[in-house]
Amino acid sequence: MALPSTDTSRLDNTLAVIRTLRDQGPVARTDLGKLNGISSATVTSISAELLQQKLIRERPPETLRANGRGRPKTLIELAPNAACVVCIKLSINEIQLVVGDFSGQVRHSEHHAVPTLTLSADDLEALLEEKISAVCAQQLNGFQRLAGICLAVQGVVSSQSGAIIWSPALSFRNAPISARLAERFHCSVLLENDANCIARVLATHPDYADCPNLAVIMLGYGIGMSVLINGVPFLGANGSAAEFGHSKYQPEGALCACGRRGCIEAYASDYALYRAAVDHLALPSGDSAHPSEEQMQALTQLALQGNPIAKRIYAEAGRALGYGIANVLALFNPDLVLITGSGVRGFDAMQPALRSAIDDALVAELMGTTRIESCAWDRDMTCMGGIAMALHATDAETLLARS
Amino acid sequence: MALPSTDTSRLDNTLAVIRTLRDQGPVARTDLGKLNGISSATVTSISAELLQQKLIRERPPETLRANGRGRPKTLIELAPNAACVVCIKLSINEIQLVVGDFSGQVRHSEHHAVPTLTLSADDLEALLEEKISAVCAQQLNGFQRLAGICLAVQGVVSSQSGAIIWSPALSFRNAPISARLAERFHCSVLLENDANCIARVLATHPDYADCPNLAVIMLGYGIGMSVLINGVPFLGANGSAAEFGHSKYQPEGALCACGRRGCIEAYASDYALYRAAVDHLALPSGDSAHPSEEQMQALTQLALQGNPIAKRIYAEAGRALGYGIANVLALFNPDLVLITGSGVRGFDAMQPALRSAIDDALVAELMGTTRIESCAWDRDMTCMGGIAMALHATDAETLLARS
DNA sequence: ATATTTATTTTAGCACCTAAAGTAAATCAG
DNA sequence: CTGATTTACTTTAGGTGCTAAAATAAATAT
Repeated sequence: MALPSTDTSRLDNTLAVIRTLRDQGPVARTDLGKLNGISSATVTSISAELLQQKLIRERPPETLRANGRGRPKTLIELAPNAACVVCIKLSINEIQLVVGDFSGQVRHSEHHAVPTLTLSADDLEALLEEKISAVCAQQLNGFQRLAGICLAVQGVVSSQSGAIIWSPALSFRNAPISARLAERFHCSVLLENDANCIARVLATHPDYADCPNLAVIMLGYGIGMSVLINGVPFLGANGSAAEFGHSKYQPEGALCACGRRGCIEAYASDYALYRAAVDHLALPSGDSAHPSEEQMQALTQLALQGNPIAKRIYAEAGRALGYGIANVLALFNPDLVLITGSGVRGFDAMQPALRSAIDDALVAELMGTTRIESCAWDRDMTCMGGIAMALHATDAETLLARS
Repeated sequence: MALPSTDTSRLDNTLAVIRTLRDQGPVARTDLGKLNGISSATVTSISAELLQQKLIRERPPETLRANGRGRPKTLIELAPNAACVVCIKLSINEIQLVVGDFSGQVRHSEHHAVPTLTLSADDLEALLEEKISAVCAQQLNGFQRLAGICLAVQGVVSSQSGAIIWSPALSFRNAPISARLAERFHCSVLLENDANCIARVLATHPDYADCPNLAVIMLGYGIGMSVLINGVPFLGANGSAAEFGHSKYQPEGALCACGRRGCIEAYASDYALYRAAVDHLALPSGDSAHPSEEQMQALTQLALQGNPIAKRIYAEAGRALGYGIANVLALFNPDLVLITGSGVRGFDAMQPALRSAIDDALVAELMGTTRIESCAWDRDMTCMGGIAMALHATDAETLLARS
């Protein structure tokens, strides 16, 4: 007689079980209960349903045992092939495709050089369709369903509307890409800022587990940021929150790629560092608008070896970054600011000026207990985060699809 | 046999009913159901409980009716005397005490001149105890219980730990005031930043109802801000988030009251405006460290009448404010930035420079659809917000106390 | 072989909620 | 004035979902 659609506790508990299994690997029913604050009777009931839906499976009992007395635990794990997701990272002149399974493991990864800046919105859509189709045809045998796609894009995106508002990798704007891919592949499509994907990965790292309020700054060709508030990415009203790279260091200051002056990015990004150095220092040759990793490493080396011009450039970048971070501390008061991205290669050269700029800018009360650290850069992190986010976003759907 | 403390739906629904009644005044049971997405059967059950606990009462049926056919609605309303809360606003050299009833109405308000900067932490506590006791003795007859106290303080406070970290009104720091008052008055004590109280009031105003992401900037002797994210104040890790006044306009810039240089407050606060003017313009005499309302109005008048020196001072303040707001837009991307506080008196004089500074600082994509508006200042708003927040925080307790 | 220990399942029962049926209290229509 | 209609509220019946406790399962320890 009653269909109380208001009570979401069963769904919540089921999702909690799935996510615990994804984060922790195989876990016994009693432990699932303890970890999620539910009774083992409920876990039995939930796992019976999931087993029947073939979303989980029981581990065969371990032959060699060393667990003391009592009935041994029966470990439960996610069925990896129950579903899969694809993450596409869209960067300047390159796209990366990664396939992840239901348990969160990466099953395939590929890179393609693509002249992204010359593409129209239709070109991009056609390209993505082609690449996703190809990867599906090759990789999806055995998988029961493509649950979702995550597009990780540098720049301003609207997750809500599924449109790329503005990206340095693209010459067009306001492209509603999600809906069209969703229609083509009959699955949900998540559009995410690349920094949010990386923050997601870092936030689950044990070193940073005690930092629910985390700001991750990505240094590279441009400068991006993701702010996690209680562990979830802060998006703002239109998805353009946390645009640290275009917050201000100096009114009327250096020219930024965005067209305005004085942005942090105009001092501390790769193109800004290279621009300040190119006329004064001997660096490997290449496209001066998009400095290569080799050129940037050479510049960093000069600074670390004591070249006064290079040192001055990195000190100014560190100072700009420091003042920018001071604003982040005053406005967001996070537990931790993590600096990463390919540009961390120059972090040591910037650090002294960065720290003294923060001290100049803020009184101790506003610094609070916030730590400021750097963290090694791994170019695969973006897609790992995208896979995790796509799975998280589609778990409820996957559950429904099997019921 | 079972005591499932996990299911909070009854409590949630009961609180939703109480809050709807507080926000909307008398409402009928059917409408409570529709407004909160629950069935009228559930509302009947909840209201029967609340009636028995004497937290609500039925309105006597209206004699003159004009509602068309059908059984007339029986309106339910909160019992105003079921509980009361006290809000104390602590500003420089003044405290205000306000008593609010369970329905959210203000029942009493008083101001006291107090040399706050000369007080020790113990003095402050003794003073608050005395004033609250006095107001309780006078005003609390008829009320069934003092449900809570809200302390609205300018500066950095930690709601979590109940300590005033740092306030321009006080000369001491890190004072754990909440716990001691809670013990003395046997009720919960909420410590809030004054800007958060004001933002709470503005957010419920119908003009701003469609702005779940709202930044409220308070101009006055100092400069504060509150950022609401999905309607709730953003506090950060230690409660020192949204310190807009000490975000940076210009490295090595003007000296701020905090001791550092280049803060927005050092350009656009009352003391900064007065400081820039005092040697060049004839203004009413008074304490130059704490300019009076009269002095500030005279200065604003000069700027609006076209005095070139005053105009230049307000233009520079507007420019600093504009660059600061540009950072707020880039980092928070709110739906609306509202500028208020006693300092809005000078908003018209600052506005042209403010708007052109924002245009200089940000590309259109980052401005997004954010509106920037000012809003009239009412010195009683802080305590209205404090009353609302204290009631909200104590509803669950009040419910328990009567069960 | 039996006791003990721990894991999982089954059972019994409670606290919710909702839809539908029942009751109450008006207005409208002749 | 009386019955039909309309709307508000209450009661009833039944379902979901959880938990504690009891029962069962499967080991180790003695």
